[in-house]
Amino acid sequence: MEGHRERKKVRTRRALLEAAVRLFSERGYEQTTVAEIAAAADVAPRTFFAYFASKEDVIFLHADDRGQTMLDVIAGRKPGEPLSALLSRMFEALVRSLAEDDELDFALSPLRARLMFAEPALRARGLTLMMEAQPRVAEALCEVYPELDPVSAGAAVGSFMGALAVAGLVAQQQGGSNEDVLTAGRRGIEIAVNGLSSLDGS
Amino acid sequence: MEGHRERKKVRTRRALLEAAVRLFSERGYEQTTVAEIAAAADVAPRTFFAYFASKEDVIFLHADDRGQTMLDVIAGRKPGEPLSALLSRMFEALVRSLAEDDELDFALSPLRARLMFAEPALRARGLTLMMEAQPRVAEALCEVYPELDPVSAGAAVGSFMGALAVAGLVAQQQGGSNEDVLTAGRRGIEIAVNGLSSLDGS
DNA sequence: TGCGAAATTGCAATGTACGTATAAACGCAG
DNA sequence: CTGCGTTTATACGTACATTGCAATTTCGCA
Repeated sequence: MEGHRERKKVRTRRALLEAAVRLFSERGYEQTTVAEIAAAADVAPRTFFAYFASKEDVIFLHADDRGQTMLDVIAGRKPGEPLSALLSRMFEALVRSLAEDDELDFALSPLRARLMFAEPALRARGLTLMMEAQPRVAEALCEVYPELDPVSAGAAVGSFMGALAVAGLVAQQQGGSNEDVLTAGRRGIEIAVNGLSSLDGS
Repeated sequence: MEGHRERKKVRTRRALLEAAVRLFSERGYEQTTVAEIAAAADVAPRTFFAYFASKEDVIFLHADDRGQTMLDVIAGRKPGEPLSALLSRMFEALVRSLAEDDELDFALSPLRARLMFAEPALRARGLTLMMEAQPRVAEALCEVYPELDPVSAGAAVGSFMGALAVAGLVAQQQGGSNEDVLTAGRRGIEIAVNGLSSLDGS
């Protein structure tokens, strides 16, 4: 990890990352071109693609990590731990991994999180990634809960993630802060765990 | 609605639609260019965008209808009908509306459905559209269930749709028939209604 | 210092999407 | 049936993301 070369690479990566998030926040995602990001980071436009596979990748670079976080929590099921408890633990682990996140970043994680919810193109990408991850998560669940059939596991994961996501989305669209979104996510999980019938006592 | 003009427009639209679905099926979505679709329909490339806002729109033209179906079911809440019952009714209405679908199309609905599942780009788009519709559905729920707060409504919709979608997706990925997918969807709803804690009794 | 590997860059090409202006087709009144 | 206004189709041009390829620069190290 030593060497001028490595340090320079890291610096360039950070410069691109910072420039991108700043520009996205200032003028919006669609209104920012890769050329502008490169210019702000003082590299050639072509170089951007040496660091990020696409414009979206600047934001979703760590998406895999969060999937891995979920798989890790599942693999670490405590003896006899019920499904609902495990999933709640999974949510907290996700929040924690989101809060840390930064390896290359610094104070721009909150900005990034806001962008993910606020920009339609990025939101779409995030939801898609989430969806694609769910069958894998369901499969992992099946392994630690042998009595669970695949379809039920999928339903459980989908119900959990869907409640979480849409509750958060609604909170965000109502102008809530990041904290509000988080609280909404917890509320969503609570409802998913207790079941929609728990809302019937209208 | 009479006139040479209108008929020609409809014919061109169908020609583009048919050409697009056929080419997508033959060579794949990404491997087909708008220029090729236009050529196959014997119009200028630019004309394609006079009929469809984007390449994806060829496939997702009726996406709005299904959202409307959901809103209609909600608006028609029977007196005192509990949330969980309404949502179950919504699912059946969705299945029905999916089976009908065609207005401008003809026998290409099955092809279109297959493409939506098979092509990653289109699958992503479909999931995204579903997600984007959910806040509106949640809002509609709030109107007929005044005691429901927006976040809880969002959680309910998300839990419902998520369970449905992922259960179906898992069934589909396991090579299930359309019938199997449908059954899985029903199972997903059941789990969402009863809550994830109902799976705890492992 | 100088060689080889790695990083950076420039250039061209492809493809989606959109704006604009021009030409063609149409419907209708006179 | 002829000319006019409207709608449609088309050609041309632009912006931008993305990729391949080749030239070039920079770096690490002998």
